[in-house]
Amino acid sequence: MNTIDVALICKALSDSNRLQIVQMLSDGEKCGCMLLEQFEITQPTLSHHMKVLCECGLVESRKEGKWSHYFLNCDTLKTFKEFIGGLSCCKEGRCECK
Amino acid sequence: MNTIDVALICKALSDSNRLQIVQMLSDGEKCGCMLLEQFEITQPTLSHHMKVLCECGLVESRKEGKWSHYFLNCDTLKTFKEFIGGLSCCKEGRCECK
DNA sequence: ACCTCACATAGATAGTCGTCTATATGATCA
DNA sequence: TGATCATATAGACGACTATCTATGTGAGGT
Repeated sequence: MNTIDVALICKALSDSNRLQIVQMLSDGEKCGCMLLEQFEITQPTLSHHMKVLCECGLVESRKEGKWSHYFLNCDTLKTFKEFIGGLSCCKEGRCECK
Repeated sequence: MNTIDVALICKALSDSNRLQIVQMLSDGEKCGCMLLEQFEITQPTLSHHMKVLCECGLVESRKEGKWSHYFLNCDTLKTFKEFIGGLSCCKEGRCECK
């Protein structure tokens, strides 16, 4: 995963609605209509947000009858977490943040 | 740190130039003129990016004569890393990504 | 005093983003 | 078949963003 991919994920998470969606998916798979209930946005707006989250690779969807179920992509999340986790605030070891 | 603060940091990292700057600062404090050399952008554009990074709390600056030195804020970085690290792709334990 | 260097600010511009309304698609059910 | 529900797509609009050129500021050096 290069810098551009990570920046794309960060852009997807830069909207607080989308960040909350990811937090909810972190608790387990959710269907679109359930997500919609939690936010004061219209259905097309949610659909747009889910598209952005899917396009950066962080979220995947699964169709089941009328419903779309969304869940986090393990591989992408893992790589992203490793990238962010690899940042440190000081060059040497002995750093609280690492 | 609430969702809005995290989203603000993600927005700051959503530009690949800024993400690369943070990566460079992860290797240690840098002055503005040294950062500028690494990118094909003008000085005012770099100044704008540094302002965005400082305003979200991820970067701090220190004046020394003519130079501005930039470095990562340990507390903010630590909290941000904890937030991202706390995301998981499946509800139960036994998850490779956690 | 003057010039130079590092950086910040102002203002402009083209492009992107989040949101909406309106409408289409596609599955389920009576 | 026709109605309903979940979701996607199209198009519009106001707000914001990344970038630039031009200019201001303030510290050092000659």
